[in-house]
Amino acid sequence: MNDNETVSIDKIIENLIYLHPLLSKSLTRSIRAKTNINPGSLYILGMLSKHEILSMSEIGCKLSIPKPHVTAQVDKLIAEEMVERLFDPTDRRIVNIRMTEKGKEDFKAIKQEVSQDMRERIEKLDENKLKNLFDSTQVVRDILSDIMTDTKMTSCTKIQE
Amino acid sequence: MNDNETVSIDKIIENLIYLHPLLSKSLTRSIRAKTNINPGSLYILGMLSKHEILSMSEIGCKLSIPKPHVTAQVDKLIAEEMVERLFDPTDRRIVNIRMTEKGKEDFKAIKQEVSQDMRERIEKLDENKLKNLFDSTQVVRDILSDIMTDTKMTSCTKIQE
DNA sequence: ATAAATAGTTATACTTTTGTAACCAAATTC
DNA sequence: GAATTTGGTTACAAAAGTATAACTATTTAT
Repeated sequence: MNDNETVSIDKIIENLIYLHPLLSKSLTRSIRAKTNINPGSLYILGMLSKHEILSMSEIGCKLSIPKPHVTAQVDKLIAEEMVERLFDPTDRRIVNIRMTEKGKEDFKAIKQEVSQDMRERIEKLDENKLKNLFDSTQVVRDILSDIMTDTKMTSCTKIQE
Repeated sequence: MNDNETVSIDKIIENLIYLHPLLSKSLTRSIRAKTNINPGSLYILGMLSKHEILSMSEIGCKLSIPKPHVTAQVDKLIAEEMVERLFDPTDRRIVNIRMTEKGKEDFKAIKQEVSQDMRERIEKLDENKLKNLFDSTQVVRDILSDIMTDTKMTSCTKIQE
């Protein structure tokens, strides 16, 4: 690792630390204001919309949510009929979670609601910046998603320990 | 606004919603584990390291933190001697906040600590991805930072209302 | 000069999130 | 088949963040 790389990584970290509250506030704020589900539940839905089916542990791992909290969050989502439990026939301890059709619809509507303010701001960007932002969020998302989960190694148990 | 744009914006929003918990967890988790300051305070430091001097209101606006919470957070940072109050001679109601030298040093060390895990993961990326991630975080950061603050319009008061 | 607006603080109640320990049921290991 | 591990739940305590109202001090508007 040479100096050049070190500097880059530092800058990346700095960007991410700076970026986080920008997202955090604009998203969680309107989630609270406009929906009856809490931010944590929405993030679980986000994960499920990308991965289809996840076990309780996997959810906790991917989002680094403590296990008891996963149970609580998922219970709420089940109460809203947005997700459902699927018992795994090969291992009856495992509880798999999947979005229901209602969940998918609701999630779509919630995303729309929650992002209204941000959407209006993004809409004002010129085509160039828009394209740029799209590509960049894609890259950040994919790379971070890739490196921040441990599914390959110890199937997430390391994070939970 | 044509369909093409709409789709892009939707995708951008989706990426950001997906991205947020990834950052959130990996950052706030180690903040809690490794430092004695809370995440909110760290984000204030992040803002101050970029903008040098901010009034209480500006901090609240840029991070969408309710005013009373800004007071509380800044109080903690002052107790740690990481920031200082500067009274504005032109308007004695305004309290400007600036990082102290100690604050800058501490912040640097904290960033290092907090990002240790993420840093290790990022280091494993090949040069191409690293460059890509760097550029992309820069773009997302700049564009979002630009559109998510209202400094130009109503000097932030709109968000606070 | 008085009234209204603004910047910030104090107090308080509440929600969300985190952390820990104890526990059950099922699977695995020996 | 007894002991251990694993996936998940329950219960509880504590930290962090949010929301609101009431208040002081200062500035601006009329």
